[in-house]
Amino acid sequence: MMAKNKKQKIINTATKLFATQGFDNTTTLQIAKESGVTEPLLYYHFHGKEAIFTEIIKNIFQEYSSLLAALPKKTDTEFEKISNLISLHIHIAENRPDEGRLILANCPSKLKNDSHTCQEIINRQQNIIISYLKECLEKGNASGELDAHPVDHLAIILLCLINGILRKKLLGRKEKTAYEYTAIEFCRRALVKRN
Amino acid sequence: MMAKNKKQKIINTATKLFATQGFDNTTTLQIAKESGVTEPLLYYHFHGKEAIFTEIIKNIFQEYSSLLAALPKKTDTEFEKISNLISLHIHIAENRPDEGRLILANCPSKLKNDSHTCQEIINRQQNIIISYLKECLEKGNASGELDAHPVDHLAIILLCLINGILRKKLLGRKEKTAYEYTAIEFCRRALVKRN
Amino acid sequence: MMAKNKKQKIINTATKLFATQGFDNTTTLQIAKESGVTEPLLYYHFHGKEAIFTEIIKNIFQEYSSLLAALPKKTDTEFEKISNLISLHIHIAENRPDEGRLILANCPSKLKNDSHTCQEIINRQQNIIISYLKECLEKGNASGELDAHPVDHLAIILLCLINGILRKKLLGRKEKTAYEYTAIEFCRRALVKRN
Amino acid sequence: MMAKNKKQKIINTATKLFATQGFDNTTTLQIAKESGVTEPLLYYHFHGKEAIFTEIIKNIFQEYSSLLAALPKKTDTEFEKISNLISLHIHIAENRPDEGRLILANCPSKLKNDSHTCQEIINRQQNIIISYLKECLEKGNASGELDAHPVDHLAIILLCLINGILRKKLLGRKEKTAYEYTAIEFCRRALVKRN
DNA sequence: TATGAATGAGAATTCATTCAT
DNA sequence: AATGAATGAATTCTCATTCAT
Repeated sequence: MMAKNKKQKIINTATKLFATQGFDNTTTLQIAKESGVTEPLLYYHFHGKEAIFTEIIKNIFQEYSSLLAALPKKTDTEFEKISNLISLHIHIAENRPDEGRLILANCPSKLKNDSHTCQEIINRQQNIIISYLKECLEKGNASGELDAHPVDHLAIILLCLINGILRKKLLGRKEKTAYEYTAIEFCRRALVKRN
Repeated sequence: MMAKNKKQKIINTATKLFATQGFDNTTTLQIAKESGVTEPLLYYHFHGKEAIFTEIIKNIFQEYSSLLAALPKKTDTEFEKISNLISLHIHIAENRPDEGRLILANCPSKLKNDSHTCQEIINRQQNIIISYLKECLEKGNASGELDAHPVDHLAIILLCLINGILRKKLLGRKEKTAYEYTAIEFCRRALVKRN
Repeated sequence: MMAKNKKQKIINTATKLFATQGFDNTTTLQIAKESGVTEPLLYYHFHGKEAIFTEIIKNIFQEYSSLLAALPKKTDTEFEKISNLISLHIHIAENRPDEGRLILANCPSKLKNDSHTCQEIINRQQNIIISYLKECLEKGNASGELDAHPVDHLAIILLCLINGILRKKLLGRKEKTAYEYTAIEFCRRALVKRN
Repeated sequence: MMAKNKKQKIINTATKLFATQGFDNTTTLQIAKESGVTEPLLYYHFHGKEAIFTEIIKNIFQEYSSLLAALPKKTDTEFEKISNLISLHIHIAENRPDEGRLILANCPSKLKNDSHTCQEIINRQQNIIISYLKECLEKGNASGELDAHPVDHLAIILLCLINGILRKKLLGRKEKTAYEYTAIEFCRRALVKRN
């Protein structure tokens, strides 16, 4: 039906606007107009402006979780898993820039409110990645593939690197250099055991 | 005099508020009240809310530039320079969190406007760091100390890592683990030539 | 049928809501939800929110008229008729509080509009009571039972007393004292001829 | 200054509008326009629409309290005090109709919220009158002037009568008959001891 | 009879900014 | 240098009502 259409249109429009202008700088009227609906319809489909934001965040992280879950469980080396994680994020930054920008642009200030869904979701997500990385590092260390110590520090550092690249790709203007390969080699040299 | 006092008070208050709540979420009334002055005085000292923001940004980068300029020009190794840069940023995150948060919280959305002072300043700054890093890497490569290729990609990657750490330290809740040393070692392993 | 059921449910719900929250403070959505129907059904059964209100008012006064008409025509004394009228109103206040409250809560402001049904109906009703009282007083005076002068003033005063008691019973919080008997004795002393 | 002027003008306008249309039916824009100011000024002087209402209620009851306090403490008879109370209320109804109507029109629905200032103030006031009346009746009974039993029931009944008259005078259309004298005589006959 | 979707009109409130002093 | 008073322009949100089915 039309209904589903319009609700989705609102979400898409709001995502783009929140991403480019920020939550506070985007008015409900603007969302409505650019969605081709009237303002009250926003309130028919959602509880309010905040609710639209929350719904978007939930969607983003649901999708993100699927992508994480779809990463290959079996790989020749543990480092390949790390490499896959980096590639995935670069892929996301390139293919779903709106979603990434939305998080970057809005979550800092939303985070001040501890109980905000945004906060909660982001924390959960970061923990998932940290766990993922720690497992790789530990297994790699155990098998003699890697020489990564201490594991928990390095997991954080890899997370920071990924986030930093994400941020640069998302906020930077028309990044032309493709440093993905270099980034992975950079990590490989730092982590893989020298013989 | 009182005047200087009050103007500075306004800037300090605004910095804290912009950092914690975001620019859009901070009202001129709030700035005035928490500064112990009235709103019209804001307009006596500054051209408007945006002008206060711009002034703060300028101050931040001026200070930041001084810190960069104060980094030792002569070091035993090139890697030491890189290590110094990382340390400096961690130091900034720990000692001037407000300023860092202000940038993180507001610049993404301010960046949509290309001509914004904020944008301009940030770009200039990032270029300075890129140059700094490239110079280190090139010299290190030339002297045989480092094995870093390609230089321009790696400069970006190091910048991303620094930014990622900064972001984590600024937005994370009471970070207890001190992974500074590990971060530097991580980079050293990745960059320094193996014999 | 279901239909009658639902229409009646709407009226009951609306009565309770208008009584407790006031007409303006009650939304059609609230009426619909608490009636277990959807808003458009309200518009199928009634012309609009005002029409629901008018219907309720009409019902209330129809019922009220029946009660008045059912008062005994033949009594030993004229004062007994007055006493019956007082008792009737106290009975109404105790047994049909919603209806009474609805009038008290909404009619004042509805009265600003002279042509409003509410106004019309209330006026008619008050005139009926005034007539009832005047007849009692006149007959009582004629027969020597009462000593009530001037009749038209006293009719108004008795009406005011009844209204006052009604209002107190309806708006007061859980009235415990039963002053009905005292109220009647009060009037008896004031009206019945002393021998 | 102008300031005091405008704030007072807002209160006066709001009083009239709340009295004639009810709180919910009066918009802030209407108050502003009829006060000759702009809407934001309402919010400069008051916390919001409710705050205007509360302020008005407070003023009304303060004034009302002064009038009550100004009633003669020394009178020839106790009944005279009761008579004075009735006269005072009729006087108020005739000279300050707006204030009275405001209470009648709005308090029923405001009363649903127990904690509302309105509720609190009205209760306090009714208690003052009840006490006043009980004291008169008790003293009169003791001195043999009155024959009023039971005192607490009669106090309530007198209060109801006063309220009923007030309501009639305030809501009725251009009451022409002056039944004040009859009302007092009515009470006198009911209360004063027959010899 | 019944409803999901949709809206025009307007409501309360906020805010950056200015004016008169 | 400083302020109390004031406002134009928005902003989020609500509500009675209607339409298509």
